[in-house]
Amino acid sequence: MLQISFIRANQERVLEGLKTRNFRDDDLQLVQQAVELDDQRKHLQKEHDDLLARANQLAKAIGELYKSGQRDEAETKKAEVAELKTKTKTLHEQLQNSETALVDLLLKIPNVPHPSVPAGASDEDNEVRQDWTQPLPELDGEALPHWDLAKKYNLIDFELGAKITGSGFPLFRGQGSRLQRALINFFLDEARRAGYEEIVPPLLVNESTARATGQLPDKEGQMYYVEKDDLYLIPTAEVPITNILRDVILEEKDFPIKMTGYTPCFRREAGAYGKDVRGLNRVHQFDKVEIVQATLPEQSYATLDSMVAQIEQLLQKLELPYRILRLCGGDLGFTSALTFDFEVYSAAQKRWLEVSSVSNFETFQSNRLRLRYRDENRKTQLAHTLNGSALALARIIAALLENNQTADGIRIPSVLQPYTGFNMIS
RNA sequence: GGUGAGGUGGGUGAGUGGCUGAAACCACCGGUUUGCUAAACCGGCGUACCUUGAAAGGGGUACCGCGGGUUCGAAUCCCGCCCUCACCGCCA
Repeated sequence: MLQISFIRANQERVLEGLKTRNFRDDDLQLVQQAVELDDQRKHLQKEHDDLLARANQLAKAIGELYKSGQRDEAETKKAEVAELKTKTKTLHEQLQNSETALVDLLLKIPNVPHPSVPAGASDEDNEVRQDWTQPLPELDGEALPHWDLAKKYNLIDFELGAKITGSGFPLFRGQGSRLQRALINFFLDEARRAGYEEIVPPLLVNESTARATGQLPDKEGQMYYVEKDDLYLIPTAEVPITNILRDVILEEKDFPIKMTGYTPCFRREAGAYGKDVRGLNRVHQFDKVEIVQATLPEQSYATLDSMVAQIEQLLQKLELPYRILRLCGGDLGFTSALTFDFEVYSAAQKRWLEVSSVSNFETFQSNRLRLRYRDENRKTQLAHTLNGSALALARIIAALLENNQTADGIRIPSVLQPYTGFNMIS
């Protein structure tokens, strides 16, 4: 959520941002409406506070009058307070309605894209940076997609997952399980070496938490919900880890905050269909190591670059063909100012699979989190937050299996071998 | 799941109807003193919103877990909820 004060001061920029995101003309009026609602809110607040101030004065006076025995005088003033109170009550309701209306409106206004975000309507318009310099791997006719490889080597059992839970809940076994565990440990170790504190967070979160990182109300339908206890299963470790910083005021010297965590991620993926959902391409439960940072505003873009570099390194070490996309306005997430997606090439499927997304949210997230710091004048300012996957496992496994298949089995990248304890799946 | 105790500022903790946005102490920041450090002493030290001001600053409102209520007036009384701790039950 953008701050209304920011919108007031930067109306043109916000409008430009909406255009970059292909908002329609009638949506552009949101900005004007927000300012008007805020005017109304301020006006009501002034009126409301003035009445309360008067009532407070009277209450004090009544106390004095009682002490000095002037009962009649006190009774007169009591009547006056009662009148004020009625008015205040009405105003209070109006004020609350006005505040709610303003927040509802602000929730519809997305983050302002960074100037480098290309205009564009859909993922077709993303700016692609091809980082894999060698020719993309070509597999011969025998090459199998990962779901067939998983069956051939008994690594993943989709049917058993479906039996136990339902489709989209794969069951890993044997060398498949060990590969999974190896990747998690490898990613966590790399993050730790890069200076991130490792966190093991809760996997279910309450409503306040889901709200603070923006899963509610935007993505309510995407989360599994435990009605009995009013808890949500996390769709990403970003949610609990970022909420560590909710309602926190930091000092400048505390930055940067760097945290990482491995968690399973649960997503309902309502509406997904077709070839996208085959095998590990799109599942309801997958594992991911997430990296989260909070920085001073002036450092956040340098930090974003460093996060991109770190993720890039992971893919290089895994020897996977990858490319980096700068998301265009139409594809950019609602809360992000700038996002880079990482995709790895799946040789058997002959398509790119998204394995990471790194974003700078600037103050959009910290505003809802109320994550602040004291600047040199001791004034509180919103910090910037960033996060990224480093990395999402399911699709990495898909790509590893497919790209590294040989007649003798599936080759394990050397960097992973100390973690797996084997160099070949056979 | 049951019973009991409790939730006050960064921390400890006082406060049972007006003099309390909140004592005291600790921590922290600034200063005095001082070979250095320490000690001592003095001062400062919450957040959000509204308003005024060029700014520094001034004025107002709200906040003592959250939400309601009683009252002229609530941290303090009442109701509901949440959370923490202890014990019992169950249990990896």
